[in-house]
Amino acid sequence: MPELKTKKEQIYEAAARSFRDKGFAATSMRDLAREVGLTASSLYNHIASKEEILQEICFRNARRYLEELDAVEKMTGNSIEKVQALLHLHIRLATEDVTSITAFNDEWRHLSEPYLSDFKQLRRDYENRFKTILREGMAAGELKPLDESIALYTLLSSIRWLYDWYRPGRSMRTEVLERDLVDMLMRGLTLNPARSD
Amino acid sequence: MPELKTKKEQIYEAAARSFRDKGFAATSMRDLAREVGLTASSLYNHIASKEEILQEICFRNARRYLEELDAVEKMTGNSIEKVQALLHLHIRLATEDVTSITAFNDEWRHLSEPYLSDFKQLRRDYENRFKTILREGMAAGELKPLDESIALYTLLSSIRWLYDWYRPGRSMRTEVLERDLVDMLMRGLTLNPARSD
DNA sequence: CCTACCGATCGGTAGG
DNA sequence: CCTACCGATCGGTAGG
Repeated sequence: MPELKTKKEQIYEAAARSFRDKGFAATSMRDLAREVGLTASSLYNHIASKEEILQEICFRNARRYLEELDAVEKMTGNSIEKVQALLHLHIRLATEDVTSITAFNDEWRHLSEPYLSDFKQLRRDYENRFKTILREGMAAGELKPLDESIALYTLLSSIRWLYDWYRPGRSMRTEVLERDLVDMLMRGLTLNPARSD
Repeated sequence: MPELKTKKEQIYEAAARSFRDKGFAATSMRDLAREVGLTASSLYNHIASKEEILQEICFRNARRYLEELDAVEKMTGNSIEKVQALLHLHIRLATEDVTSITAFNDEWRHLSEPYLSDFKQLRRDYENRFKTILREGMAAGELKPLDESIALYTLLSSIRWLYDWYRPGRSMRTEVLERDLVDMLMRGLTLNPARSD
């Protein structure tokens, strides 16, 4: 008799929303319990601690981003197409899944050791592999020769406004958003103006 | 017998650093007191409450950004030059002053009413006036016709990585950083590739 | 500027 | 899954 969403999943989702809206530290277990229809103490039949929720959200998403990066690395195509694919990935995850944002943005800071160091390592791996794609593109003359770090962090953070601005069903269509945003970023990166379609 | 920095200023600066590093909610008055060499209760001889510190930081910086925007609006020059000037302003404030970041990014969320609404109104004013500059540039054929909101938020958030990455005196020179970053962003925005120098 | 202390709330547990 | 409760810590105050 499986339910569509387990209570555990409901707790993770409510937590992710609250972490995004108020931050990890300002989210109390009592508020969280109320949102899923339990008392605070009953939460602990589903999860071990407040931080375990954060750990699960952070590492689940880290794995997800790394898997998608695997796929992009194996893609046939030049660096421009690979960078474009990664931008689409980030935009899609940011608009579709609140948990990804919590992991990628600020809340991972509240992990305790050794999880904090582990997460930072995964993040560094991701960044280095993304930078490699940028570097190869610059070497091949496909991308403008910029400082790799500046280019990478600017791309990644330029998408961050989506998480507190974009809400599904609002005025803007996701396809328009994705096209304009990727187009704008790719133009800043490529040697000659290139449309993304 | 005036000191170089009043205790009040020292408290604001330590608080801004802690708000940036750990967030408003995870910053305790006892930690903050230790950093400025006082007991927690002695802080209250200088400030009225924890939130008053946040209010002061947020509104001081809102005023500052709005004043600089005034100056840019009065500038002679086309829209491209005005947008460039605003990007330089944001980069400079992000790299020079930690308090500006706290205000502009997430921590203003922790303001209580009516301060929260007041702050959001100032922010909305700033964004609308920035959008007007973008709109005029697009109408004049100087900027690529994009959705104004996408363009604005992408520009503003693309700079956000500076606050947890950039530290003065690190490998990269501020001038190189500023040149590459503004160049990359302006290329994404202008009809024809334009160098910023 | 400090000591002593407040009520409230926190994450989490015992026991059923 | 709940009631009852814990020790710790929170922002802040009284009084000197």
